[in-house]
Amino acid sequence: MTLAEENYLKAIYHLENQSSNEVSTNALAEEMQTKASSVTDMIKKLAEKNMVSYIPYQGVTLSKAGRAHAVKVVRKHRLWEVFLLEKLNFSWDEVHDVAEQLEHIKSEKLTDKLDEFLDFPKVDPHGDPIPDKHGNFEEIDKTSLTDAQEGQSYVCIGVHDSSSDFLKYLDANHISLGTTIEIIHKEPFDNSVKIKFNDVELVVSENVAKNLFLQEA
Amino acid sequence: MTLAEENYLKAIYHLENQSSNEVSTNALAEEMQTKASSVTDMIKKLAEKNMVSYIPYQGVTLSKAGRAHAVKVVRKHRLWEVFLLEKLNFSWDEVHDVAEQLEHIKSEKLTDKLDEFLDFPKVDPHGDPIPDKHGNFEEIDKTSLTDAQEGQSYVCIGVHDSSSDFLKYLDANHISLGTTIEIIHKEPFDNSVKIKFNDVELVVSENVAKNLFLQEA
DNA sequence: TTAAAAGTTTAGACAAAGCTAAATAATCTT
DNA sequence: AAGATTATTTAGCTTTGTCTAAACTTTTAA
Repeated sequence: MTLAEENYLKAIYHLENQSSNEVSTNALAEEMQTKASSVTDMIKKLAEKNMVSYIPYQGVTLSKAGRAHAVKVVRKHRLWEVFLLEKLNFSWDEVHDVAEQLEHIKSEKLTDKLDEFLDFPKVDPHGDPIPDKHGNFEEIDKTSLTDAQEGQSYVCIGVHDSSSDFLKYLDANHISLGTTIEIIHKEPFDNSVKIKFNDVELVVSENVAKNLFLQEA
Repeated sequence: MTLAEENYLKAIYHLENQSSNEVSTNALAEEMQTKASSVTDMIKKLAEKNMVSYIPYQGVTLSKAGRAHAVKVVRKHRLWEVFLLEKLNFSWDEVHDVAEQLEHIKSEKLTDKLDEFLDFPKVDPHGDPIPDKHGNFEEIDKTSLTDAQEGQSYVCIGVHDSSSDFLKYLDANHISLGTTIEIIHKEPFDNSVKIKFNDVELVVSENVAKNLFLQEA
């Protein structure tokens, strides 16, 4: 698997998890920041290698082998994120880009030793689960802040958008994973939400609310 | 700098350090395990980018910028080797191949944080010096075992050949960096050397002797 | 000091991964 | 159910890094 192939597998994997349908050429092109024609070419190559099954005009789905490979890349990505944050003191908005490079290092021994060195972490700095050596992981039960109930308390357990901008926004407002928040008011007009944590009240936009994952406290 | 370009710079750097002349196309091809014609093509590209100076038929030398870049790659390689050995418990014959991949990760922050995490090591697991953030390092004063004097004692401080086979040979014979050895006898017939360390005597071939670096004890 | 050998470069191809423009299929609209 | 729109694929080209075979320099040695 080349670097480009691995990135496609990862992108297909992410899109499959988001909508459970076949992944369309255009959706993949959007995700990969490339052109639909390039996607078609690559999909054909991946189909040749039995990493995806592909019917022209009908989209693409990962094969067993393709999904297994994608999960390995995801495992590496998330382990490196933990390493960067916990051992090298990167901030959580900085880890993603470097992990994008490190996830392609080929050495099963390295991955497993790193896992051990980090004490077998279960989630990465954005709250996403880390597959174990065999590709198994627990899907985390999460509610978006938009779906939270007024009056109820929750713990922040993850983010949907792990862009640097969003994470910096959370940092600036002192929200991190583990923070307990209470839903004070949901404003129907603009879907903003007033929350309270550490005795401070804060109104967050719908956009922020959509991207923050919670678990009932 | 692409991955291939970086590997060429590194190879030129190593060859320059070995013989101080211009690096010939064939020598580079040998080092890179490729064909002379491929080397010519790449050299031209590196010359375009002012990373090397190149006169056809006369070989190639690194420019300031080229050398600086090569040193950065070497720094990363050696830091990762220390990480793999000290933090992840790789053995010294396993670190090289993985470091070959890790040395191309682009993030100055990562490199410098890693350096700090490892407590600014001065040498890698094979005794080679690690350049600091600014590219500076001390050349280590080393004698090959072939040049050692009978009756004299030395400390092992490095290896020339860091192939897995050679390092496994040393491991099997309990020779590691820091081991103090005494030269018992140099055999002129085949240039083998009888050494003694930890109260054990051992005869090593010329090939081994050439690849073991010492410092007077 | 010239011919052979050795070393190097050029010319022309190829595979990977991308692009644009054109063609084709699927879907939506009325 | 046909035309329009949207989605997808194909065709042909580009760049990077490699290769083989042929041509050309440089060195060596008679």
